[in-house]
Amino acid sequence: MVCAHQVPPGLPAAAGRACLRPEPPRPLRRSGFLMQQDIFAALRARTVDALRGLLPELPEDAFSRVVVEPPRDASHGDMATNAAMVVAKQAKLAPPKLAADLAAKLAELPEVAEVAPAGPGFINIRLKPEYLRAQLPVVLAVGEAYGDGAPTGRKVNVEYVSANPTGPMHVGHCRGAVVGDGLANLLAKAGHAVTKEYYINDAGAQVQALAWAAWWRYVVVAVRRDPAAIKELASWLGDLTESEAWVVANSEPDGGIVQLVKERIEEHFETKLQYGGNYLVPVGEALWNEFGSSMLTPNDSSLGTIRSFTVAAMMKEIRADLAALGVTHDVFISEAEVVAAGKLDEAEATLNAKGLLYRGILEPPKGKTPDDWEPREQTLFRATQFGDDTDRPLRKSDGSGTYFANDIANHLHKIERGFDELVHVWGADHGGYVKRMKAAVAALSDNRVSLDVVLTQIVHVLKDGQPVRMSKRAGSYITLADLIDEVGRDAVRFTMLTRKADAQMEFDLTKVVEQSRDNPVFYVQYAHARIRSVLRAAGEPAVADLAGADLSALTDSAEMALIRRITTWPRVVEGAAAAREPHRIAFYLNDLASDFHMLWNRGREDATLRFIRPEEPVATRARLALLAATGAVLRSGLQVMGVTPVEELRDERKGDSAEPG
RNA sequence: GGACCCGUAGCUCAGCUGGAUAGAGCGCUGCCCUCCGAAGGCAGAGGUCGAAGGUUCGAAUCCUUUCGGGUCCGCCA
Repeated sequence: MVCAHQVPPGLPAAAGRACLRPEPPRPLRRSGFLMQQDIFAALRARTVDALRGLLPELPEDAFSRVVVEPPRDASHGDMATNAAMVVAKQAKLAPPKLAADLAAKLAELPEVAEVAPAGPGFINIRLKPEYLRAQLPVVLAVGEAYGDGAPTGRKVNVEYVSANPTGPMHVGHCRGAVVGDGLANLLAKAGHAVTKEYYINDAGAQVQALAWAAWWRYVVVAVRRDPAAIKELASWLGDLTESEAWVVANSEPDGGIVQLVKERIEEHFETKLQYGGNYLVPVGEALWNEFGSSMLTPNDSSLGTIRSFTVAAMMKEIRADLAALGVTHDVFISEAEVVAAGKLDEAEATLNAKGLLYRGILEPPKGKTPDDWEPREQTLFRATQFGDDTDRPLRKSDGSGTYFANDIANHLHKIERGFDELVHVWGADHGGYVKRMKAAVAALSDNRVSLDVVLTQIVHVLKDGQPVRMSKRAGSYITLADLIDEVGRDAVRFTMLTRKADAQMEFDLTKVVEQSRDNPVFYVQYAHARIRSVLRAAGEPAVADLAGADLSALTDSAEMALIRRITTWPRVVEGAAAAREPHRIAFYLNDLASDFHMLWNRGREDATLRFIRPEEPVATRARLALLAATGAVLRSGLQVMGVTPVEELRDERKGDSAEPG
């Protein structure tokens, strides 16, 4: 599931190993250094060890705030730590004094070249270049598995998309799909056992309305295919006015009776027939082919059949759309089945046993009172005990379950399946729903299971800087399939992850296919293509061979900068996963690509820095090792994002030169 | 009335859960192709981090207040 991309042809087969769930990173020794994936974590451990030696009387938790990170300003060195500052108070020492002592200790470490206390108690660390270079074989050894966290043993359920099965997916769903899939991949890479889940809302009134709409499409087909259908429909219509009777009596196929049926359905719902889109036309056909004229007089049972038939048809389309996006869920959960399995009753009994349910009347919402407000007694859940603003209804006044109640059932089901963490990706319009759901999960699991909700903001689709209207009524409705057709799957996925989820974003159909620096999709792909180009030109050296290369020729500042960037990948993964922010991966890849392009251009200015120099085989081999490692990290990140790394860029700008401007 | 999210360069956005002189792209100015992909790169200019208080060694980041923008607020999901 995390292996959405293919191993590019031409890469050694060994690179494909990343698609297996990697083994926990095992320290190995090479070049005299202990090899670990995250050198920042390694140095942090060293730092805390040193602190313990200096301050044996301090409790272990005194060190919890110690951070070893890349300094903002590269001139300060390779790493910086706040260690002296964060423990100084508890140690009753002045930070600069402690920093000086700690610095002396750190200077003895084999990895470290130079240590300098600075400012209010920072310690800047300069690593030995050979230690940094020694990370390249680590990367080459594990390939795209570089950055994988050690297995955490945590079972995490990520639920996303969950579009109502009432029509094809549109761009609004797309962001949630991409963010959810990227987040799930990210959490898996960080070491969690992830289940990707889709919750099918197939139990509500909207689905019922969908069934009626599908039935109407079926009627249209029936009248055309079977002359006797009109008579049977007339009996379903019941009491007819004189003019209606005339319409029925004189109805031709496609004639007025179809409209009469529509009006009657709309009366039934006191609204317009929903889901008027053409996508239900094939469903009407299929219903006719499947059931013939037997559905002409709908009742609860036959309508139930139509409903599940229609939902199945919609889900088939949705799954096809998701597949086109490269999104695959492990589990599809049906709301109706969860309820049918008794989870709603079970959840209610559980909450009741905890004394968290009562009969009561809610206050009307202030400021904006609905016209038809009346106080009504309902079954309420004490959400306020878990941080919500008000208690929440579980049952409607007619006794049936609210959506919230069904969702509680769904979450109980998840908890029973043994998940430790639940993660949802919702549209921001569901933001008001987060607190009550957290409250419910806390109540049902006695605070054992956490619920995190990532909200995604609206996407404004633009073309050439002009907004594209997405009104169903106007018919210019952009489906997900249209979007993928227009700009391609990789562009959709990457672009959707170049913004924090909870920030509105503009998606310009023109820009995301533009091949230039300001299109990060292209920029990162370009870096990968260039790397592959060099490796092809160098005759595809084996990764295992490069891993054994003498790297001492890598001395240029641009080469070292690229190595440093590579070494931060594990902590980027860890941080992004902890924050539930997959967009950080996109930004990291952009930075990594930038470091690479910079190095590339150094070779243009200074021929001695070119990657392939036949007269210097040792330096060439070292540089190819650096490139192979960079490529592996690029692929590692693209894999999380679900974007295919390309071998080469095709020139798709054909015709551009013919156009003026 | 209340809840949640967002205010950072002219524009679009990052800012690694409290660190040092706040960053990137676009746009603007000036440079770099005898070359493994110039579809790139370098340099310059551009900021009271919406505002005001507070917490502490230290705040764009945390707290309070306030001003703008968005989303939502009992029987829709």
